[in-house]
Amino acid sequence: MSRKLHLPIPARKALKKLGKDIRDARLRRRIGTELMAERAGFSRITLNKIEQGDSGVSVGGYVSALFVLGMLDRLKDIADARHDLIGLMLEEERLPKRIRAPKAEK
Amino acid sequence: MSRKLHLPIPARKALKKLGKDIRDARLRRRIGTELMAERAGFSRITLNKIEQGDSGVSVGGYVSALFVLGMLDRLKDIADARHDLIGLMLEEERLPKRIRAPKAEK
DNA sequence: CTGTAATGATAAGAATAATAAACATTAGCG
DNA sequence: CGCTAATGTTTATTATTCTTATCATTACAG
Repeated sequence: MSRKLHLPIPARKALKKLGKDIRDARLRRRIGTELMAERAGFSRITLNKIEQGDSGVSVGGYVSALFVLGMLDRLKDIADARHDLIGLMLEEERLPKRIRAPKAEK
Repeated sequence: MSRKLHLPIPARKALKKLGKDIRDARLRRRIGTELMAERAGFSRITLNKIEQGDSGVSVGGYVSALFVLGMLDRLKDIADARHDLIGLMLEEERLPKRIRAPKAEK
C-alpha cells in the first residue's frame, strides 16, 4: 500500500493477534530478535513492526517469519476452498474466468 | 521490504496458493476485480498482485482482501500457541520477556 | 541489587510498492 | 459467432516502507 490503507477494526485485531502469536512463538523457541531477523532476512526493526501487527509491512516479511518458526503449514489453508463455507453455498456451477455484469433490465 | 526479500521456495509456494485461493473465492462470489478492489480499498493492479501471490504487497492488502471475502477467521489462528507443536515441546517454564545468551564458558 | 546485554525508539536516506492512465487481450453474453 | 466489457500489462510518478546508525530503556544473570 503506498497510500495508507484504512483497515477495518476486525482486520486490525487479527493482525495484532498474529503479531503477538509470532512473538510468543519466538520466545518459546528462545530466539533473540537479532538472530530471528537475520534468519528471516530483514532488520530487527521490521521484526518489531511484525510483532506489533503493523499492516504496512510486506506480506513477505510475515511469511518469512512464519517460515523461520516452522509455522508455514496453516498459512496455506487460510483461504482454501474446503473451508469457504460462504463460497460453497454460492457455487452452483463451474467457476467463470471473468465476472460479467448481468444485462441491465430494459 | 525495501530490499527485495529472498523468500524460500515453500514460503513462495504458500503465498501463491493463498493468492489463487483468494481469487477463486472472489470468483465464487461473482465479484469483479474492480468492485473487489474498491471494497478492499486498493487498486485493481494491487489486487492482481495479491491474486498472484506477490510477496512485496503489504500484509494489509491481503488482510483487507480476506476481510472483504469474509474469510478473516482462519487468519487469526495461523500462529496461535494451541497449534504450535514445536513450541509446546520446548516450553518448560514461564516465557521470558527477553532472550539472553547464556554466559560463555571460561 | 547491580551491570550489562537485549530490546525499543528515532531520524535520514535508499529502494520499492502503489497509483493512474492507456492500451492489449480475451471471455462470454446474446 | 461477433461485440463488448472485463481483465491483464506497461510506464511514469508519488508515497511509503525498509534499512542503517544511534541512543534510551529495561530485563535478567550473577
